[in-house]
Amino acid sequence: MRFYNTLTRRLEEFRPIAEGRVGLYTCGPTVYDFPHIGNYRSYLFEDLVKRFLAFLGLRVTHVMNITDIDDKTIRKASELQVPLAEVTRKYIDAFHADLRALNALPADHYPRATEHIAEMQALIARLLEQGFAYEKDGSVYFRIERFPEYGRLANLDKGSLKIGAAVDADEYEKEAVQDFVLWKGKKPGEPSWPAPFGEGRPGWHIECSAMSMKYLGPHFDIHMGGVDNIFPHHENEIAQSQCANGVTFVNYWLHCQHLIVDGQKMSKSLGNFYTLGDLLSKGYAPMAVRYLLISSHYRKLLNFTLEGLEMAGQALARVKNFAFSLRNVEGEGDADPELAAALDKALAAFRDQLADDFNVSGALGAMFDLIAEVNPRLSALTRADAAAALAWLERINSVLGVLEPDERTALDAEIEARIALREKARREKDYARADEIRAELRRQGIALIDTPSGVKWKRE
RNA sequence: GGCGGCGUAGCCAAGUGGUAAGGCAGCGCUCUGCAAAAGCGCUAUUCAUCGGUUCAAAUCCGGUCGCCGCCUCCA
Repeated sequence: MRFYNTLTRRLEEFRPIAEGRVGLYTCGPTVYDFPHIGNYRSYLFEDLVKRFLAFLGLRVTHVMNITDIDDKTIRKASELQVPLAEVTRKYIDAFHADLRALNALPADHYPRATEHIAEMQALIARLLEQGFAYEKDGSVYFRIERFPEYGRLANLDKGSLKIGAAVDADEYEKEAVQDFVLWKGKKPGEPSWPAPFGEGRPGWHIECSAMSMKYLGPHFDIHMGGVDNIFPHHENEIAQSQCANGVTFVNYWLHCQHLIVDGQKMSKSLGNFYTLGDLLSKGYAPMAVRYLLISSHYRKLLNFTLEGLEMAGQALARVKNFAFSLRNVEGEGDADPELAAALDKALAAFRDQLADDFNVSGALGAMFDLIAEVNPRLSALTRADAAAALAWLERINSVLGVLEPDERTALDAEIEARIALREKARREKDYARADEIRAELRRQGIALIDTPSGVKWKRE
């Protein structure tokens, strides 16, 4: 498989450092508020990459950090007059709940910044010892002059970095304006930790260097994040990590493009700012959100609209209907080798599309082609055929993650009873009564499908 | 000022040299008590635009128009 490496600005064949294994680090949330759907575009793309690596038989170790100490979390806690941990706990829980709703597979580790202060301090101490960092008025800064490769990831020339806006109240005494803070000296009213270089708290960038190193080692395979992370965050991570360890930090950098909403950058003032909760409360299904967010190419701007979300829901319904039809196949007999061959071919096409820089649109095309090929033959399929096709769909869905298991619950008996009543009404040609029962069930999210072999039902 | 991206049917979206995938929506028909689902058929001589290279271009090169991102906290 190959994909676009931000570092080299080229499509590259992926070769893991260790045969059959992948170390994956993805920048997680800063937990000061509910994440918005733009955040989830990135997280779901990361989930797709992870699922596809697993699909190819690779064993992935996935680390996603949680930034629970920074300017914004501190500000929020101070505004609400509650302890920092209370604020971060709330949004960490919300984040995990959203990820579950969106069917993202959990990471192996979710390290929190506040639980890795010692590791960050040790890293800063090493940078100080080697002269890559310096102390100034209780804070510690990284000296970018000491890292000639600085700017390579972002394709920026060190000398041409626009200066001025970067100077904020925190960072007044730096040797060079472009130098970035590793450790912020204590300020009144802010959480702080004692350190050899003075009491204070970590800067943002050092967190990811320290935690990725701890869980994945000094050199690992893939680092992901949103495009906004390229500069300065990831650039700074490279500088810190490579200067401290003297080895290449990451082999492949993968960045997900942002989404816009109704053609404009999402912002609260424009009223086009959505959290997952906003969409669910409007009645949209989380799987439709997932489908939409993963369905277009990750390096292209995605224009999110409610109309697009509805279309995604409809497209997904086509896949669900296919699965539904397969589950209701009742033909007896042997499996058709031609069908098996078609399934193999379609799966290979699906895989090839994803292996080419994660072309999800192309992969979906391969899936729908197969569905269109099998649908006309549904009535001629045997149970063995249907089982093969369902196994195929399950394999596809192990990557896409857009289908939920067909859940049958205790309510089933009641539903079956209602259906029996409707059947009785139909036999008596009391269609008004029959339609009334169907409409009632519909309101409960149960759709009825009359087929030659009886009534089938499903949840919508 | 520097770096970079995008413009394909009503909508979404693949395709980066060999003659326009796929999805949604729409229309007609089949099936059905009616629906739903499914099926069949129809729906871009054309890829912002102008010019060039080539036997061949949506794909390569150049110009023009339009839209957007980053260089600063941000997925």
